[in-house]
Amino acid sequence: MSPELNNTALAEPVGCLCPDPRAWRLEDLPCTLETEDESRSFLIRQGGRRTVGPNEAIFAGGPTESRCFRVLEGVVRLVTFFPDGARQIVRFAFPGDYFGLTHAERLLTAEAVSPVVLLEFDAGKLQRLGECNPLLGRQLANVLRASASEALDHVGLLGRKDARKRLALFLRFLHQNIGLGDIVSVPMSRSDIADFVGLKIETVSRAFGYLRRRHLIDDVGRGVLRLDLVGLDLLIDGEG
Amino acid sequence: MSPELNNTALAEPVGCLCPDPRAWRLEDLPCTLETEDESRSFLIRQGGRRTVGPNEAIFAGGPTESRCFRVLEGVVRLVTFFPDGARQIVRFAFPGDYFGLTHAERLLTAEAVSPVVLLEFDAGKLQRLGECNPLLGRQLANVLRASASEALDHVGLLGRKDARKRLALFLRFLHQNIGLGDIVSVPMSRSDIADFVGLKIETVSRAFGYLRRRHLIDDVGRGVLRLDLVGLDLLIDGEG
DNA sequence: CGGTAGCTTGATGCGAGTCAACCCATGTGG
DNA sequence: CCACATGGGTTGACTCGCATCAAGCTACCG
Repeated sequence: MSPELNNTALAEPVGCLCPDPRAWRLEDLPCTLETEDESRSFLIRQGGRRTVGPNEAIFAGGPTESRCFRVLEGVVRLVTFFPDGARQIVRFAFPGDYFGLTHAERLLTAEAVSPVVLLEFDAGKLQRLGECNPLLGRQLANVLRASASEALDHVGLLGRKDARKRLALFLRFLHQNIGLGDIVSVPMSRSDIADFVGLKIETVSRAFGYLRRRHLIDDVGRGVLRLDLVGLDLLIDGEG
Repeated sequence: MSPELNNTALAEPVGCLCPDPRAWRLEDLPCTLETEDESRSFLIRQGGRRTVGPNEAIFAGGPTESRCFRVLEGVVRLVTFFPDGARQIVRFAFPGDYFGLTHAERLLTAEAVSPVVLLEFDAGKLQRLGECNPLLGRQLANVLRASASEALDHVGLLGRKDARKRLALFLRFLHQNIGLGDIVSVPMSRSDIADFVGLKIETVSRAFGYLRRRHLIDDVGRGVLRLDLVGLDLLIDGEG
């Protein structure tokens, strides 16, 4: 890939061990890298920090894409555009989430939903790093596992035929990621929600209306909701 | 498929480095384990080979589940049962595929679609093995990545609103996994297909009828189809 | 033979899609 | 300050496609 930088043993493919593995826990990785000059080379651009405005593209997707990211602030959407004109939002990435770790994700398009702050990595380097450092490798594997399980949840959501159940599940999902108590903010547009849950925006809007009427959700400020969590679960699990 | 490799250090749990890492390519793993008495301890039951009849459960799912499998013959379905009575088939596993590698998958129910031959592993041991052997770890990571990308494809399928497109996509998917030339066998029932693509069996049946009438598929033997691949792609990508 | 399970086909209803109008907040220029 | 344009959201009238209910069909097995 890019063999030009081999400042440390970490650039070696296999068999290397980092001097202090505990410094390489994946959660700490960005912070550690920021403060350590020697570690900067792991970031694709020096510093690696990057801010993106709403609806700006982070990458357009394609076989050449080799970057991956961690979200620090804001929300990112990963999108497929079908030849027939349809759009499918495959995943939302929230603060703390990684995206672009798999080749499949790098084929997608990544766009900022809200103002976003990211850390940018070279995917290949990160992978090689994970392979030579067992601890980091385990963390990376956990991230992979988490994203796989999230995709399964998404499948479960799309399997539901009822529009209101889908929206309820989506709100539960959102709450699980950025909820505080029974409050959750909804940073994405109806259009984004629709393309995530497999509905049209009018149907999403009507489903919102239904939930509001039933007081399963209540508006509190712009794009901020109070959820009746047990009520939503009841709706989701109910026969009707 | 009868390698006479002898590496003795393999039974050690953690911190081991195999003398010949190339002997541990994930693809070869089962074969190696079969023939080596010393390696048997990696399999949860001695031998690890297991056959399952159609519609029999392989595991029922739950937090205690710690086994994972590789399919040698046949097809396996991974299923979620929702409290409201609905059923969602999250994934089909074909010969060569692994399942149960992630905790999320181990929460599901695994059932044989057709007569199945499996290899059975202890998930924790396999994971630890991957962590201490870089080459095997990379293979495991690739399996994880593959299953993540397959889940994304599934999301893309379920995002489509048209029943015929969904079925066409499903057949393409099936062909990709067990197709030969333009021939593919369909081992699973309409009910399984329906719960995989998010439709009812009647709708699936009608969609089959439509594809047949258009000669995008043609019956050749029991549960065996000849596909018009370009025609199917045209249908999938078409506006209507 | 009858029995059953899986698949197909038909008639009907319902819910999501579609098309369209409207609201409302924001922004722009005169 | 207002007139106007714009984009996102909501709401209504209507259509269409999938779900539903129901009947028949075929194959396999007793």
